[in-house]
This record gives sequence, structure tokens and C-alpha cells, in this order.
Amino acid sequence: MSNTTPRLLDEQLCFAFYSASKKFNHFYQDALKPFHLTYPQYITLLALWETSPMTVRELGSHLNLDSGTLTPLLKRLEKQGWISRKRSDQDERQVNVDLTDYALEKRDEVYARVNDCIDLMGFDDVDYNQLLDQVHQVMTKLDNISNKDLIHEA
Amino acid sequence: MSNTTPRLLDEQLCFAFYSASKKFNHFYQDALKPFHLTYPQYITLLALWETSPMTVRELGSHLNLDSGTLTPLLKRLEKQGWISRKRSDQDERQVNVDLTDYALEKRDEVYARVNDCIDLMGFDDVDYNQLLDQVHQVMTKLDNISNKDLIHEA
DNA sequence: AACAATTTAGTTGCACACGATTAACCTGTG
DNA sequence: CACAGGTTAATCGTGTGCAACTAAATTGTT
Repeated sequence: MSNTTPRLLDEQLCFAFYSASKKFNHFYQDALKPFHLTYPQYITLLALWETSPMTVRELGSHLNLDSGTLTPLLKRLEKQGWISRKRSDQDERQVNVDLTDYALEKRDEVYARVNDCIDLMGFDDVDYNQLLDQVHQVMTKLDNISNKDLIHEA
Repeated sequence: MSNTTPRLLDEQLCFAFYSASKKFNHFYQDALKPFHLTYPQYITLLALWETSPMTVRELGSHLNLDSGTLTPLLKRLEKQGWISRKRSDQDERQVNVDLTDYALEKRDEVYARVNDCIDLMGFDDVDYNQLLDQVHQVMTKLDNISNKDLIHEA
């Protein structure tokens, strides 16, 4: 990859990921409209449907989000009746996030709705998993580039 | 893909794209630190380095961004000396966005810096282009699902 | 016990992203 | 010319993301 020949915008992998991510967001926003959930709220519930309760920190490390993003998001989910937030008795710094009965009841309905929408895309299972794997590899590459490497070049 | 067996969060393609997109964003934020540019500002300049001037609408259709996002972003780029914004004489509804001399001068420096950083990832050209193509295919799938399809299921 | 260092969630400030609305402008038709 | 209908950029409101900071609580060390 030469440093003198600039890649066009549409040939940039970053732009493809950026655009695709926004399209996914839009897709889920539509699919989740019946439940009044945004995409970040949905993945938060997904994480909790897998494991709950979790502290804000644990949830954040699953989702790669910090408290600055999660705290207001969780407050909205609480207000809408999906989760409860309660400070731990053992360690009062931590806040335990747990699902409400409403969230447990709605789980299968949300799954079914989202999966129906995904089915419309007509993904082949093999393609899906192969692409998933490649995206994970890109993430590994991105993780392996430390800030130190970048500062060296500055 | 069954609707009864829920996929784990880490097996969801949407979450992989969501996470990868955030990592790319962080990567570019670091790479572009010397120029005080955010990633959306960078792709805006990329588009303009390819074609300029452009109206806000043209720019928006290249980047898939609407005026609600672009107007404040462009004002910041203008304030920092990268672009100029001028209402068209022929059609006063339109605003022509053009590069400043500063932006033209800095172009190669920005390209070199970003490409150096991308080189650190060690991408193979064939892999890169194959993955790019697959991401484009996913975007096509997402585009082909209209809101109508989703509403039918609601 | 005392107290410095660390951990945790919350807060603040800034920059997107986007739906919905608004205001100004252009265009086509009568 | 008049004016309804469409286009364009800007504005507003809500919801992320994230860096930097704060406050409270816990832990480690003396």
C-alpha cells in the first residue's frame, strides 16, 4: 500500500465500516421501533439477557463503553422499565444492573422480531461466520497498534 | 439461522461492525491528532480533496450525512481554516463548500501520516480488497431491506 | 488506626448522528 | 405575474461516545 497514491474514499476500509455500522444502526432502529429501543440500548439488554446482574463496569467491559456513556443510557432503560439499578451492599462503589420482570418477559419477543429482520437479509451461515471472523481479525489488528506506535511517527 | 436459538452478543455481526467502527474511529483520532481533526472531519476533507467545491447536499450524499450533522461540522472545519462556505450566486439555497489553500497544502502531509498508520496494521492488499468487497455486499443487503418489509412484520 | 493509592460510578463538555421542523429560495403552471 | 409545490441549508431535540474530572468508597501499607 503506497503512501503516495491516495485511496479514494470509497476504497477505504474505515469508511466502509463507518458506513456499514450506521446502516446496521438504522436497520435495528427500525426493527426495534415496536419496543422503543435504540441499538445501544438493545445490545445492553442482549448482554444482560446473557448474564445478569452485572455491575456498570462489567457491562462496560462487555460492550466497550465507559460510565460516561452507560450511566445516562441505563437511566433511560430504567425509566422505561427494562432494568433496575441498585448500589451493591458489599461494595457501595458498585451499582448492580439487573433485568426487570418486564425485560425477562419481552426477551423472546425481541429476539424473534430481530431474527425475522435478519432473515430478510438472506445470509448464508458459512459466509456470515467467515465475515464475522474477518471483522474480528481487523479488530485485533487495530488493538495491536498502540498509541506509542503512533506517537513515534508524529 | 433459527429464530429460537439466540445468538450471543459476540457472535452478532452487527456488534462486530459496531465495535470495529468505534476502534477505527479511535485509531484515526490518534493518527489525526497532529492536525486536530476528528474522523468525520477527515472523511469530509477526503471527499473534498477528491472533488471540490461541492454543495452541502452533494457532500452529504457522498458521506451519507444530512445537513443536521454536516452544518455544524463544516462550521468547525471553517473555523479551523480548512474550508470555506459560500452561498451560491446562481441558487441562493445552496452553499458551496471549498478547500482553503491551507487544506490543499496539508493534503499530502495528512495522507502520508494516515497511510503510515495504516501500514502498521500490516494488511495484505488482496485481503484488504476482498474484505472491502464483502463489507460492501453487507451494505447492499442492508439497503435492500426497505422499511416496508419491516413494517409488514410489526 | 491512619492515610495514601486505587477503584467505581457519576458528571461535564464537546462532537457527532439523525428525525423533524423551519425559512428561504427556485420552478413550473396557469 | 402569481403562487403552489418542491428543494436546500439551517435549527432543534434526543441519544450516544468519549476524555477529563469529581466524589465516594475500598484497599494496602505502615
